[in-house]
Amino acid sequence: MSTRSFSRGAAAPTLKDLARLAGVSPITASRALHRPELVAESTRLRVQSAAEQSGYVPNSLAGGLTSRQTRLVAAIVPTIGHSLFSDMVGALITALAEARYETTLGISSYDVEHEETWLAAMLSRRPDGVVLTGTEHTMRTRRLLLSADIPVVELWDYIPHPMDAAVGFSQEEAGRAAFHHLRACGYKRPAILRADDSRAQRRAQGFLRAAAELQAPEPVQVVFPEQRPQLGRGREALTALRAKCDHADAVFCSSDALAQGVLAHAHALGLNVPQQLGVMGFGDQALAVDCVPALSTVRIDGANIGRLGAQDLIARMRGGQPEPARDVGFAVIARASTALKS
Amino acid sequence: MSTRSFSRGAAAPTLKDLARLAGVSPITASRALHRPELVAESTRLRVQSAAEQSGYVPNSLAGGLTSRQTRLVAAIVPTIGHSLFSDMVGALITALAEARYETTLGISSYDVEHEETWLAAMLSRRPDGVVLTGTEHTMRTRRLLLSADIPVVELWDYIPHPMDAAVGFSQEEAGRAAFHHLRACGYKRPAILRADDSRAQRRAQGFLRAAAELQAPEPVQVVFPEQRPQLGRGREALTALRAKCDHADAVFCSSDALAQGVLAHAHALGLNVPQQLGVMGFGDQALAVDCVPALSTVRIDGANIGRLGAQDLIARMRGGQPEPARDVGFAVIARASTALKS
DNA sequence: CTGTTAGCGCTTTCAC
DNA sequence: GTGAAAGCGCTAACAG
Repeated sequence: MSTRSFSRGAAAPTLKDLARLAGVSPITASRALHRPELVAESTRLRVQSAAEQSGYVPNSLAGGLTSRQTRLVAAIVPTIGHSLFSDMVGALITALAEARYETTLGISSYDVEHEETWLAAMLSRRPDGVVLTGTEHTMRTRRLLLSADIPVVELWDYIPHPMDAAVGFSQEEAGRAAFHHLRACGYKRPAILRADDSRAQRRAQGFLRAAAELQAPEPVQVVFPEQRPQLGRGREALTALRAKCDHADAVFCSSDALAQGVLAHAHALGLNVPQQLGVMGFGDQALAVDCVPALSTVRIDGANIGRLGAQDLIARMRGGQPEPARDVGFAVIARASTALKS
Repeated sequence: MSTRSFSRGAAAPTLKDLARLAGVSPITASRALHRPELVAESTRLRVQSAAEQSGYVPNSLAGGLTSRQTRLVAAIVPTIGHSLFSDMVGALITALAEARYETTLGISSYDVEHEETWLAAMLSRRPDGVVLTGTEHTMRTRRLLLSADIPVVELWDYIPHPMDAAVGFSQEEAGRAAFHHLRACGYKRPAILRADDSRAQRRAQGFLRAAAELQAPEPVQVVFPEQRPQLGRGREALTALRAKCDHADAVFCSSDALAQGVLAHAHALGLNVPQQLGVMGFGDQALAVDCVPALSTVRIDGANIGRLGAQDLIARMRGGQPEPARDVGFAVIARASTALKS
C-alpha cells in the first residue's frame, strides 16, 4: 500500500495539452495563466477551468529558461539555531514570499568556504537575487557574484561600501556602546565572555577600543569555541573568567543565552546581580532584561534586518536603485527598575 | 560606483561555448563535467580548464528540464523561531546538502492554507522531494502531492500510516507521559499551560486522557494565542492559571521557554519550585532542566528528526523503500538532584 | 486579442 | 570514447 513507486505514470499535462483542451494556442494559454490582462475574459475562464480539470502544474524550469527569470532567491546564514538569525531569515523569507519570490536557504556554519561551495551550486539555478550574511567572503565568492550580475544584499553587518547593498549594524559600535554603558553604570573592570565567531570578535574589538580610548584597564577576554548559544555554558564561562582574573566586576556576553546562563550561575554562587556583578547580554531575547534582573543588553532587531533586506533586494530585482547601505543600528537597553552598582 | 546595473553584459558562456573552447562537442563537455568516468582523462582536463578560464556556470534549469531531476527539495515548517523546528530544519538542510540536494524553505505560520499555496508554487519547480511538518494538510495539498508523484516525508508527528513516509513522535503519548510523570512525583492537580497550536493541543489531549484513565480530576487548561515561545508569557500564564483555579500544584507547559518564564515568575512570587509548584517543560532546551531547578521536561531531539527525515527522503529519491513511518520517541527527563514534592 | 516561429541550454537516445 | 539529432516545456518577438 504505502509502497509508492514514483513511476511518473500518466505523463503530467503540459501547456500544450492545456491549450488543446481549452481550444487555444499554447501561448494564449500561457498568457491566460500569467498575464490575464492580455487575454479576453472568456478565454481566461476557459483556460482556467481546463487547468483545474487537467490538474495542470506549470513547469517553471522551462519558463525560467526562456524568460530568464526564476523568482528564486538564494540566501545563506551561518546558522538558524540562533534566534537572531532565525528571526532574520524568517522575516526575509516571509517578505520575499509576499512578493512572490521563493527562497533557497543555505547554512554556512560560519565558514566562508562552505558559503562559496553553496553559492557555486546555487548560481546554476539562476536565482534572481542573492542574500549573504556578513561581509566576509572568499575571493571566488565575490568573483562569482560579480559575473553572475544579479542583485546581492549582505545582511547583519553595516559597512559603508558593500558589494552591492547591505543592511545591518556596526559590530564595533555595538561593542563600544556596551563598554560605555557598563562604565556609566559604575563598573570598573568589565570583562568579555564570548563565542569564537568573527562578529563577536569584532564587538570585542570595539569593546577593547572603547576601554583604550577611556584609558581604562584592558578588559579580560574569555573565548570559547562553541558557536551555538548555550545557557549551559554559563557556569563554565564564569568559572573560566574567575580563573583568569578575579577582579572583573561585570561581563559583556556575546549572546543573551550566555548572559542568562551566567546570571543563573551567579545566583547559584550567591553573587548579587547587578550589585556584585554586572551582566550584559547581546541579542533579541526579552528574557535577560525583562524577566530576570540582568543588568542590560545590546538589543538587535533581527526581523527588521531581514525585512529591510528583502525590501532592498526586491527593489533591485525590479531594477530599482535603493540605498546601497543601511545602518539599522542597535539599542542599549537597561532595565529601569534595576539598581545599578554605584 | 555601486550603481550596478545588472545589464547581462557579455552573455554568460554556455555549454556550447565551452565545448568549442575545448574542441569537443557539447555532449562531451557535459559528460566531462557531470559523468567524468565516461570520458577520456585528457578530454576531461581540457574541458575542466576551459570551464575555469571561461567562468562557465552550468544552467540547471536547462539540465533539469531534460533530465527530469532538479536535486531540489522543498521543505516547509510552521516557524523557524522555535529551536525545535530550527534544529530540525538545520539538520535537514545540512544532511540534504551532504547528498548534494538543495532545500527551498517555506514557512507556514501554522497555517495549512499557506502550506497549500506554497506547495502549489513549489511544485512548478519540480522538486525531487517534499518535506512537510506534521500530518494535517488540506485535501488539495494531498491531491497535488499525489499527482506530483514524488517522495514525501512528514516530520515531527508519528502516525502509523503517513501519506508516504513519516518521522516523528506521538504528541498524545508525550502528553500522557507528562501526566504520568507529574503524578508519579506526587502532584495531585497538574494543569496545562499551552499555546494554541494543534500539536500542543494534541499533547494536552494525551494529558487529559491519562488523567481520565487514572480517574484523576480533569486538569485545568490555560490556552493563549501566541505561538512564538515567549519567556515573557510566564507571568501572564501563571496569573491566568491562578485566576482560573487556585488548587493546581503543577503545570505542564507547551514549551521550555514558557516553563522557564513560569519558573522565573514563580520565583518572583516566592513560590517554591518544585515543592509548592511543579513545572514541566517540553522541548530541547537544556535550560529548564540543567540550569535552573525546574522539575522536569519532555525532551525532543529535533535535529535527529531532521537527520532521519533527510535520510528517508534521500533513500526514496534514489528509488529505495525505507520504512514508511518511524517513531523516534521522546524522553521524560527529571533532574536527579531536584527534590520532588512528596 | 490571438497565433506563428523560433529558441532558451541542456541531456537523452541512438549511432559510430 | 565521442558525436548528431531531437526535444524537454515554455515564452519572447513579432505579425496579424
